[in-house]
Amino acid sequence: MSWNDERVELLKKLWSEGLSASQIAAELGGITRNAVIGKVHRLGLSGRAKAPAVAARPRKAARPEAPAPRPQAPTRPATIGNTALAPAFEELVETAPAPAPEAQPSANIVPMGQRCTIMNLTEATCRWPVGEPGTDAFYFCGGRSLPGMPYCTTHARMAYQPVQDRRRDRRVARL
DNA sequence: CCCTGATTCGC
DNA sequence: GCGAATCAGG
Repeated sequence: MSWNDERVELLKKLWSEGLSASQIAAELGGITRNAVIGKVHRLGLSGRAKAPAVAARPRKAARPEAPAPRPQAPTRPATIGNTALAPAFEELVETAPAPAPEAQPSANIVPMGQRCTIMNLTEATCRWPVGEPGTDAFYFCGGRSLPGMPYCTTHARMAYQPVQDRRRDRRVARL
């Protein structure tokens, strides 16, 4: 895969939107996050809003000449890497469309600066709803979503982890 | 463990 | 220029 004009433009766009390198890699397809990061640096648009410093120390010795195993996604990143969560998550979306963040004791505390309305949501932001929809206090988490998921790490965990009493009726006893 | 970006350097 | 390997860190 090469960097044609369109792919570079998309890279710039997604990078500026705050997607992670791996997310962008999945979006572009057939490329690794390393490639994305490398390109980002070459384009000189690194350092998005992150604290600087921490220069990586010099690398160590040479690399073996092993045949590079290419973990390439099959054209379309239906699943990203070993996202074991994805299937479980999708299933849950169907069965439990309305998570109850109010029920979560403390994990629903979202930094003010990160919260956003439905207008601010992008592919990279967590769409976990907090509060009563329609009310003034309602907002979305706004954190960075996991690759291929609408939620951030915290909320993805909440979403796919069985909440005991959320079990659907178990008509499908044997399987 | 999962992930993140940063850097080096053989190609 | 490209990106795997590696690093440092959350």
